[in-house]
Formats: sequence, C-alpha cells, structure tokens
Amino acid sequence: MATIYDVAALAGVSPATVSRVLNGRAVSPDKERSVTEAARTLNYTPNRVARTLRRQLSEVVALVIPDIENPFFTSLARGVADTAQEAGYSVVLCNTDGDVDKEQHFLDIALSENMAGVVLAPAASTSVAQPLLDRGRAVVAVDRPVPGANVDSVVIDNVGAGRLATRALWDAGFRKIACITGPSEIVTAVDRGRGWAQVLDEISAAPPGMHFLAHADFRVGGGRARMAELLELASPPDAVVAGNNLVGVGALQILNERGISPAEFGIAVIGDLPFSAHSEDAVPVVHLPTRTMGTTAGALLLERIDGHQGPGRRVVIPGELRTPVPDPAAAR
Amino acid sequence: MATIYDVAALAGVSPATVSRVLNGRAVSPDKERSVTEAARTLNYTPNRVARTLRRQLSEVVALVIPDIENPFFTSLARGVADTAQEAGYSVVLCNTDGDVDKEQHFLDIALSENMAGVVLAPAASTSVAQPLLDRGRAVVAVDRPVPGANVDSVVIDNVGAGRLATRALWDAGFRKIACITGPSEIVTAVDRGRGWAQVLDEISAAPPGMHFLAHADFRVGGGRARMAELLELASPPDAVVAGNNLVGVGALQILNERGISPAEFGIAVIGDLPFSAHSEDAVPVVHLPTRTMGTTAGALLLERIDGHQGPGRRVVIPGELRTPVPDPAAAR
DNA sequence: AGCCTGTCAGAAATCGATTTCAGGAGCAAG
DNA sequence: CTTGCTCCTGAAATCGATTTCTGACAGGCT
Repeated sequence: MATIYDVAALAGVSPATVSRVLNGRAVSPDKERSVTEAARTLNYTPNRVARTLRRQLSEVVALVIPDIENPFFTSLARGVADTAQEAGYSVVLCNTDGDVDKEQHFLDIALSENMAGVVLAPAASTSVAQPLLDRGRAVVAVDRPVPGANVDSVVIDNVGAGRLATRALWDAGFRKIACITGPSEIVTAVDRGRGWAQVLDEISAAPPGMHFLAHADFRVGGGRARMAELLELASPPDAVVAGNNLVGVGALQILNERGISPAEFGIAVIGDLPFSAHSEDAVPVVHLPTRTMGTTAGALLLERIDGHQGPGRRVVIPGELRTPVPDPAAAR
Repeated sequence: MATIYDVAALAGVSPATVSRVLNGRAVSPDKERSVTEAARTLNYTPNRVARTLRRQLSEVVALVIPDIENPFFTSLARGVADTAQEAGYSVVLCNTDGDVDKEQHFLDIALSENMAGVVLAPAASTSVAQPLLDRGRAVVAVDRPVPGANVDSVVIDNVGAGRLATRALWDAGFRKIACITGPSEIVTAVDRGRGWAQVLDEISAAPPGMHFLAHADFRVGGGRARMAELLELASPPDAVVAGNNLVGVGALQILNERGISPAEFGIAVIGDLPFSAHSEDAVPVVHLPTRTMGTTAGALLLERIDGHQGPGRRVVIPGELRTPVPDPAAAR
C-alpha cells in the first residue's frame, strides 16, 4: 500500500506538497505534474483512516433504522444514500432491530469513528442522541422525532394519514371502522390512531361505541393476530384501518385466508403495500413518500455538516391517498 | 472528548498503561483500579480511528449488495450482521444498484478505510476484488462467485432450484412450461434456466420445441413484461418458472390482473415471495435460505479475518421446494 | 553475595495523512 | 538598494491510539 511518503519520494517533493496537490491547493505546475504522475504510477489511494484522524471528521454518515427488512426503511435508506453519496459521503446502514441498546451502541460507534453525521430513525422515545450533539455532530431524526433535543426531524403527517385512510373507508360506505395501529409507545402509531379517531368523532353519523382500536406490533404477525381477533368479536366491525404496511399485509392475509373480499370487509392501509402480487386488490392505500423523506433528511444533514446552526427544523410530509381503480378490467 | 492522555493524567500513570488496562494486558491491581475509575469518571471511549490507524485494521466489515430493496438481500444482510456483530464487528451496508462502478468505489473505500473484510454479492461477473486480496484483506463472495480469484463463496444450488421448480409444475400436470429468468450475464440466472432446461430434456414426454426461455431483468417490471409477452404467443405455454422472487411478483401481478388463477396457468417461483398478502396463492416456491447464506458467509469471513489461509472454499446451499397445501381451507 | 530471570511501567516510536510555521524566492513600490 | 508583500515549499507538529524498547525492581538460584 503506497503512502503519501512514497509518492513524495518518487515525485521528489515533500509529503506536504503531495497533500496540497491532492487537496487542490496552489502548487507550481511542474511539481503538480510530477506528483500526479507519481501517484498514478504507484496507484496511490489516500488512507482515509489517517485523514479522518487528522481532520477529526470522516466522510461517512450513519443511517440507523429499526428494521432493515421493512421496505419502508429500505426505501428511506435509498433516499438518504442518494443525497449523501451525491455529496461524496459514504452511508453506513445500521439495523437496530428496534433494540434501544443496539441503537445506543451504534451511536457510540458513530461518535468514536468520527462520523460526520447520523440520520436516526429512533427505536423508541427514549433514544438519546445528546452525546453526538454535544460534540457538534450533525443529527437528523426521521420517521419519529428524537425527544427533547433541538434536532432536525423529518416526519410523516401521521394524523393526516390516519384521517385519509379512515375517510376513504367511510366514503366507500363502511360504517363500523376499526383501527389496528402500532404499539402505544410509538408516537407514529398513536398519531395514526388519533387521525382515525378524529374522523370518527367528526362524523356525527358514526354510531357511538364503535371505536375498535387495537395495538399490534408493527409487523405482519401483529396485523394477523389483531385482525383475527377483530373478526371474532360478537359485533365485529365492517372495515379496518391498518396502521402500517406490515400490519396491512397481515390483515389482508387473514381476510384472504377466510375468503373475505375487500368489498365485503373494507380495509385501508397507511403505507404502501410492498411487492403486492395482486394489483387488483381494491385496497385504498395512503402512500407515504419514503424516498423523499430520505432525501430530505439527507439534505438537512448535509446542511448541518456544512455548519448550519440554529434550532431544530421540522419537516412534515403528507401522505397521499390512492384509491384503487373501481373496475379491475381497466388496469393494464 | 476525553483521550487516553486525559485518563492517564487523572489516573497518574502513562498512556501506555491505560492502553494495557483497556486491552487486558497484565498490570498491577492498584493501577488497574485507578485507570478504570479514571476512565469511568471521564466517560472515556477509545477513539476507533486512532486505534484503526495504529492497528492497520478496523473492526468493521462491509457488505456490498446490488439491491437493498430486494428482500433477498436484506435477509442476507441480517444473517451477515448477526454473525459479524456477535464477533464484535460493525457491518456497513453498501448498495451498488447493480452498478459495477459504484461497487468498485465501495471496494476502494473498504480498502482505504482499513476494513477487516468484505462480503460481496457481485453486481457482475467482472467484479474485481483482487486489490483487497493482494493486501491480505478477507473477502467472501455470496450469491454469485467472484471470477478468477480463489475467494470463499457461498451460493445457492441454482441448477437444483431450477429443477425443483420445474418438476413441481410438471408433477402438477402442466406440460408446456416456460421460464423467465434473469439477464444472461448473471450466472445465477443462467443456472436456474439450466436446471429448468435439464428437467424438460430429461422428461422424454415433453413435447420438443416447447422451450420458452425468456430473460428479464431481475425486477418486478421485468417479470411483468416477459409474462405479458408469453401470454400473447400464438401457442402460449401453460405454466412458467419465475427465476427470482421479484420476477415472480411481476408474473403473478399479470396473471391476477387478467383473472388467471394458478390452477389454470401454473407458476412456480425460485425464491420466497416477499410479504405475500395472499397465503392461499397455491404457488409452489423454492425457498432459498438467505439468512443462512448470510450467517455462513459471515462465519467464513471471520475465519479469514482470524488468519485462515488456503484456497477458496465453496459452500453450496440447496433450495427447498414448498408446495402449497392443496386445500386452502386447511390453512389457518 | 552475585547473577539471572521475569514482571511491570514509562518514554518514545509508530501508523499516514493534514496543517502550521518558517524560510526563501520573486516582484513591485518607495 | 531596501523594504514589504505574495507565493511556494519543506520541516515538523499534530490527531489518539498501540507497541516496542528500555530500565527498574523483585525474587530465585548457586
């Protein structure tokens, strides 16, 4: 592995001059030429570890997410990666499995690896990014806010998304609309449930006492379990709002297994159904622009890395209702 | 940020002693105590960059994959991450988008960041890991072999998977079985197609000239396009083998859009259908144990990092046919 | 007592880049 | 001709850990 000293020796200059050439500082044209030539013949690549040690900041940003197998987060990851790589940063993806300890571990590593910044999709409301902020590192929260600290955040309009989904079902003629959302510790889950409740409250025609709100974990299994329970009720609902994409998948599985069509039992999903093999599903979906969330978070992070100061900014991104085409034959 | 010098000063010892304590070398009990205490009061965390520079090897391994949004690779990623983190390594996930230049870029970074090793799912057969190997870095290929070099690799038995899928359709009574596999440059795609062709050749009863082999990109769009074309043929097949999970999703979408059930037109998929909302699909699937691939690759990598020498090992993992339960009502 | 061995701890070198500092050359103005 | 300035360049310090080298000291043996 050639070092800057080897290049300097071959080019007949000092290492300082080589460094200057590499970093585009003023150097006489002839030395510049001999340095670049020497670098090429030696196939020299600067050692990023040494550079990071000296500069005290690496050209790496971390993206910390709770579930790498959820398309919601991988799509987000692509967005972050796009903007970051555009600006010359590498993105390292860290999967916490929703485990706060693992998350803390990754944040510690980001700190001691001198990473330039972190985009954090917090596992819980107790997530602590303060040590990073104290050291002046850039931090952006995404999907869920980081508590307390004045950190930039990019979040979905979850209440609005809950409203859209619920109203879509109401407009389709369903009258006993349940909701399966995520754990009550997760603010996004709670907010989506609030949106659902708001709509039902506003619609005076809604029969009282028809408010079935179920909390599942935000996974397929959770959706299945709660959905199955709803169907067992003595006086079951006639439609359901699924709090996220995976819960939606689980709920749909149950319905399909029992041969219940979306026309009989309404279902609307907050978040995009991943890799749906059935485009005729007739399921209204609140599309969440995850990739945009990612690029936005990336952009905010880059601004912070470039020295932007000031209080935490908050970008709220709305969901977008997508109702299925009424006639399946019209789909191409 | 406290450094080792701060700890040394507070503990009244030399930095060398602090380092020894931190790395579990023999030190007198009293100094050991004062060092650990000083470290705690200063909330000291070793700077990994400095350590990496001196040690010439970081505690980070890279996982380079072509498509982070494909569940096949995210599941693989979990496997790698599990084993690596178990051994104290952080995993950085790099998405190449199937772009050889991006891949090369990531490999260069792995080199200049002094990463301990790389698990590489190559984007193309031209992928070059030689610079890493020349520098003694650990490299393991996964999903597809890396050409030339004697690198460890963990791959699916793709021919066998193709055979399983094809035979499942034949056994179900289909007689004109087409195949939509991936690009002809991708060896996994070609091998799955070969398995399909083998079975058809072996079955003497198969009508000659009935070998529809289509190449798609390994994405949903590719599966849709080729599937639609197959159905337009003057003398269309009556079943199809989908070369990977996403092609399978695309093909199923077309079938569902046209109201064709898997009973009328057979389909078998190589790879697991992601997040299927329809568990009653009656689609035979060749399950590919991706997570196991990941853990295996991780284990091989760790052995190499720990100094294992010798020629490239090759682990071939078989797929496993999973046929749907005949009676949907039996599913719970 | 004298010698040898082994253990522990500090001083200093080291990893490979960047950056500060200081000096020398060249040029313009006084 | 001198002063003052800019522009290049190299020597050396620096980032923060690890590791080698060296010396001090204790204990065992003849």
